[in-house]
Amino acid sequence: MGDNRKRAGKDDKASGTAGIGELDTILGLHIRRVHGAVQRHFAEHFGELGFTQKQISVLWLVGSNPGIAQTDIAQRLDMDRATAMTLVHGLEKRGLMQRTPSESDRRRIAFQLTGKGEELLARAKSAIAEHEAWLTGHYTPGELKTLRKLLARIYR
Amino acid sequence: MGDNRKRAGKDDKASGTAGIGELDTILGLHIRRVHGAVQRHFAEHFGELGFTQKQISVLWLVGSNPGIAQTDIAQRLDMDRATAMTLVHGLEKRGLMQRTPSESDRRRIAFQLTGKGEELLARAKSAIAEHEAWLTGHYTPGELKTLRKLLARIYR
DNA sequence: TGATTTTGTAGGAGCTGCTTACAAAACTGA
DNA sequence: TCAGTTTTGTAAGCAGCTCCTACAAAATCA
Repeated sequence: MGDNRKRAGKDDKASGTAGIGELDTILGLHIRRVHGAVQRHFAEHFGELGFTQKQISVLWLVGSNPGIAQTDIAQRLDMDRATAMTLVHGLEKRGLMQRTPSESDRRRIAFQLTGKGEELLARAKSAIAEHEAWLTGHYTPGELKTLRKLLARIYR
Repeated sequence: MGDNRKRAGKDDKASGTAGIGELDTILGLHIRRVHGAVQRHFAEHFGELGFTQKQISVLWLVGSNPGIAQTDIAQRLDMDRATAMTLVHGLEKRGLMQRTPSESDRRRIAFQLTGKGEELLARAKSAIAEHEAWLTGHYTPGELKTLRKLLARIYR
């Protein structure tokens, strides 16, 4: 016993237990698989940029909101403060973000993009646009609207 | 300059640039946020189990497919071989999975759950069921069907 | 039989995320 | 005004997930 099953070969991938069986009903798993697929697509196609989607999100957010503080970054991207710090520090080291202490509230530090940061953000935005085109290309405009609406319901 | 913006306070969180501005149109970001929210919910509510959703997925898959090999696990859960190995090793160390070499193909190793593994899987399944109830509770049956269909389109 | 493929192993690396503890500045209210 | 609370940034550490590379053993194919 222990081997009374078919050997898993090429044929098993498509037939066999038909993928993952009952696990396939789990919505949480679907979400994780989609997340993984999107992540992978970005890494494969735009990995040479040297930035992750998360890093670009931070860059983008700071670019759109100069003077923003770390706490806000964390909040708006649904991250822990400490996690946001890690991202920000990395971007600072690479010379893409600057900091100037806030005058009105000396506890806060206001972040802006550097020239280099702006430049990179422009390139990153076009990469994201391509990536988004691939992603949204799976859907009609109506489906896209529905999908956005349904997804947002989880975390809003 | 650098401080000609409103100080980010309580009021900024709801108003200001209305969250994340243009970034909000990015579907990829929605997916990441949903993924994060789901992850967080599971960790907060079922963290005491001591297992991640991913680990449970592996356990579940092996429980439903005794004799499965590492390569198949990786394929069916959309992971790298090395990643699957890490998970499997962890579960073996905890005494939840066993291995017996396959007789028909001596390269392969057939995995099964141990008694302890079966027991834990049962508990894990009920945790997943609760978690799923929370997740799917955001939707009507019709929406759920739509959502599953739309999500699957990305990775199938 | 010899070359190729599949499978499992092992080490290393990076990103993300969390917790905890700490220090400095600001805010609150008596 | 001043003591207590809150907010903000910092730092260190730990864990999980993911991927890459290189290697050895066994099976398969030609």
